[in-house]
Amino acid sequence: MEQAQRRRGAELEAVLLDAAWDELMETGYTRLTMEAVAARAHTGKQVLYRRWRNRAELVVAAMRHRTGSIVGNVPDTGSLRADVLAVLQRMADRFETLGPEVVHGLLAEAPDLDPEVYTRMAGVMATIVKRAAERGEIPTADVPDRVLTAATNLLRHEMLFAGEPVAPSTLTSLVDDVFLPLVSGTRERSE
Amino acid sequence: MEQAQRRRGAELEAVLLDAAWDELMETGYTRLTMEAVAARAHTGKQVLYRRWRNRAELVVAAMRHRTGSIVGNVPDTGSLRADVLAVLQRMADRFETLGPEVVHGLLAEAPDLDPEVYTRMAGVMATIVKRAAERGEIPTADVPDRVLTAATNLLRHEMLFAGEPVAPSTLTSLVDDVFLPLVSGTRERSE
DNA sequence: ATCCGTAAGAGACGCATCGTCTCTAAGGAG
DNA sequence: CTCCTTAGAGACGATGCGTCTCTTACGGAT
Repeated sequence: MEQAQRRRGAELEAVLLDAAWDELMETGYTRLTMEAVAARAHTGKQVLYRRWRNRAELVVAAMRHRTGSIVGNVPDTGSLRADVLAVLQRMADRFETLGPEVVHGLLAEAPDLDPEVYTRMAGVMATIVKRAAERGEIPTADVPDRVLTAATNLLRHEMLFAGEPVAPSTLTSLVDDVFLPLVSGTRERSE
Repeated sequence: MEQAQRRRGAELEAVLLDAAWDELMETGYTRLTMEAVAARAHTGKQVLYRRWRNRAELVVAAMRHRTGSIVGNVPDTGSLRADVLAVLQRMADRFETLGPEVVHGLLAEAPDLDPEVYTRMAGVMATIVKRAAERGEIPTADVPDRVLTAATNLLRHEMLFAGEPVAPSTLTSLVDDVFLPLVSGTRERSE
């Protein structure tokens, strides 16, 4: 017998998500088709459509299944600079495995899904800055959101537009030329 | 007679690009089809494919035809803050007429076309900063590229990710919380 | 242990659109 | 006036979507 037995529940779901992920890595996002994923998982399209309404949802689910929550633990190295660099490095690594094509595709077809991550990133940065202020590294933790998210947003922008993988110097430049000056400068917030 | 005479050359091209633009405004990017554009221009698809290889090229051409060069004249109001705000405002306006769906779609299907604009923006900002330094508004015009492009890149990021039209307060926040502190802070560039 | 309902596995279906190909005839170049 | 390019129109095969249908495995309820 070819097919020993039918898969069900969580077991089946894992197979489907793995198939989607493999297909994503091999063919990219735009050329990923539901039929190819179904075929790779040795099942029918209906099994996919029963769980996810479209390609975008399936792919997002596959990404989550593969790499887990994106904003897991907040780095805490004891140095503000190192903490921020660690966050940026993590973003860059993640982007590296996906590639620009996948991100562009997802942004176009599932624009409502990414903002979530993008918002939560502010929380991570807030924690890092708060710790740095408590250590006395910077004058205050009272930093505008705009500044908190500046480095991560600029990195995201860079990854979306630059055709090439992110250079290590980009990360240090973001921290040293933009982020640190902004949070460490003695700034009175004008009312 | 329905069709008085055949269009040719530049005349025909203009009709095609106008049709593409109208279609873009009405149905958006992803739902824009070559057949619809051809039909609207009262011609066949081959006429389109003879000039542009695909949807992305056609749409980009239509945008250029409609709105001309993107980085035209550099604002020169006499105030650094007002100059930068003017640049950001112009970006926001342009984005407003297109809408996020079009930009996302283009980014996904024609990722090589936008970097051009994105690079030239640095030149505009460099000019503005240079003038401000000559007026004595800021200590030096020797500002890293990273800083020069920070405001425009952050705005672009915002437009891509925020689901909503850009609030006026976003522009002022970018200038007052990020850009001006970066260029006006007395910074020694550490070697 | 048996029954039954849910859902897996498989594929056909209609639809939309792509990009190519074909055909006729218009109209500018010579 | 003739010829050659190409506009205008539509047919075509291929692809993939999302839905529907059908059979049958399996696991929970009795």
